[in-house]
Amino acid sequence: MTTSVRAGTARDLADTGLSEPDYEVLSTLVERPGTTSTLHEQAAKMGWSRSRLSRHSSRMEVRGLIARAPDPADGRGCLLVLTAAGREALRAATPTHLESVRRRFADRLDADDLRDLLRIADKLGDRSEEAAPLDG
Amino acid sequence: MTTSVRAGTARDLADTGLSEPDYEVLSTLVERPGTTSTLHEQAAKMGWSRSRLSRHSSRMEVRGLIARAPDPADGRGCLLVLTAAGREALRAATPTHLESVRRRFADRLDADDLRDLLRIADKLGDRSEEAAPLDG
DNA sequence: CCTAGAATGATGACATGTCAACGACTTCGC
DNA sequence: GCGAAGTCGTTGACATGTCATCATTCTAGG
Repeated sequence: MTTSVRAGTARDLADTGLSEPDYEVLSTLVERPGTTSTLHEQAAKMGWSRSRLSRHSSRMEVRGLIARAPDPADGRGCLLVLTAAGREALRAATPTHLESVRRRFADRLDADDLRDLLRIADKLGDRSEEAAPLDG
Repeated sequence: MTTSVRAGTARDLADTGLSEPDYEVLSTLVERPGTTSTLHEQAAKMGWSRSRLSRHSSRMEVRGLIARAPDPADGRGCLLVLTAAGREALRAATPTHLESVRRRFADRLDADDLRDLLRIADKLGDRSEEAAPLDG
């Protein structure tokens, strides 16, 4: 079930030239001051391992979506910086992606469905926030 | 949510020496007459691509869990055969795995939860059968 | 100041999966 | 029969992710 929805949104995203991991990185990074973050902070924010983000950053760096810079505050660290190309790619992909998620997920479920889904996810020990605006 | 449950069952399975793909292959193959199947039939039965099954079969063959044999009925094809080691690995892993799935999934949900989950999965366009004995 | 220990990011070795070829073989229509 | 077309399993080239390990660098305690 997850798989079916994810496959669709991933396909839609791919049409804009980004993978889901790409989108996650870009959309998280763009919210940072200076669209910049140390790798470990970014990883923590995303719930990724440093290793995973390091590897994915390398792939995105090759494609020019982000850049690495030495961290002036910590000689061990590095800063991930959103490039103009990365910002542009995100700008181009965002509406498409939101629309894709809406069409493939949100529009298919009513309030009861969402409530049930959150309840079940909770029972299964899910720890993701899922931005649930229903509690309010 | 899927992720959280899967990670747990995968970890439990790993303790028995099998990955989830391993288990899928073995448990499907053991149900075949002669615990044998052509690769493409097995792939179709599992909903995998031939490429994926071919690759995973190679990994499992190295570990002695299955073997390949030429298909006497089709010179292009090959037969996947469960080995004694594969059968033994499956035998050892099965109770653990069923218990793991029960503990991490089935036991946490009541009949209403399952009904809701199936309803939602259906709305999201899920095509998996999920062996739903609730309709009966 | 100086060292022991912790943290950072990179990387080797793998596991898993996709996609687009490809060679080998079968089958279908004639 | 025979050639075109399809199918079978494999594979190269990648993308993604894990885990353990490593060289650097930082930091805390003496």
